[in-house]
Amino acid sequence: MPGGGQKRRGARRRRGYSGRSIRLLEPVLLLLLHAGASHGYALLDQLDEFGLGDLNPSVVYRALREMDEQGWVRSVWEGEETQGPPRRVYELTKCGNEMLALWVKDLEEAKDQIDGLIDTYRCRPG
Amino acid sequence: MPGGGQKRRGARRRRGYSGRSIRLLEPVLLLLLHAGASHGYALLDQLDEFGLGDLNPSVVYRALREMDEQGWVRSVWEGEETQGPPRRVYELTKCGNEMLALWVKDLEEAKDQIDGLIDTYRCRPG
DNA sequence: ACATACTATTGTCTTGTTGTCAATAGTCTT
DNA sequence: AAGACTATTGACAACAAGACAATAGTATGT
Repeated sequence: MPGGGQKRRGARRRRGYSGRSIRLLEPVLLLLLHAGASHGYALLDQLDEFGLGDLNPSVVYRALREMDEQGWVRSVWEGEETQGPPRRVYELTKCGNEMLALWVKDLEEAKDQIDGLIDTYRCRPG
Repeated sequence: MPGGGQKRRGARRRRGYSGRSIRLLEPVLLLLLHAGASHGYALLDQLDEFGLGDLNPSVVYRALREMDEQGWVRSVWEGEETQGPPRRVYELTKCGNEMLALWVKDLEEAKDQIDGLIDTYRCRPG
């Protein structure tokens, strides 16, 4: 083997998930809330604009609750003016805002990664 | 709710995984093999160039075996000239080539999606 | 007033992907 | 012959994601 020895031993990644995959749901939710507080059912519809249409509601609600637990968003039960059951309104926190910035940075890296791959492919396709 | 009614009912996605996440391992492996036949251990090192360094070997080997089962690659045991145990050499199939093309198309869409997100963010950051 | 439809959220179960770790095994160096 | 490096495979556990059902409030039509 030409140059560069192996050292892979002991890389130590976070458990369970995601060696290199790019989730979009969370950043998109943060982004939508970045534009103003909103509730799950409305967000559900807006996801469509970012190519995240037909996503199961429970997935979105769960993500919101988890983001709440993480402290990226804060939620309050909306008062009266609803036609239907009470809604939980989410609002971005300072921490969530910082998280969004980090995520955008991460997505830019991911984009570069994808670009690299595509470029390499374009050199000798088919 | 202004415009657009709900119709989410009955979207029917593939089971188990990945509503919208972007895996890079498989396309990168296909791309590397697209440049010429190779074996797992060598590919493992080349992954680094695409930002997929420190990935557990078994993950890569498993991906290769699965791609073999899918028919995207074909493998043969390499003859003599190895310093170490015999190596399984993978080669891209026609089907794998088509798969790669599809994947590149998919990645381009994903890139656009990311671009959209980043653009929206850039309009009103911080 | 009651049934139905729509709005809205939560909980649970199953499945499959992913990472870790251990086992196997061949060759080269000392 | 021991140890280091090359190379691949197998089994297991954790966990995340999707499907689906349950709950529940309001509005509308009859």
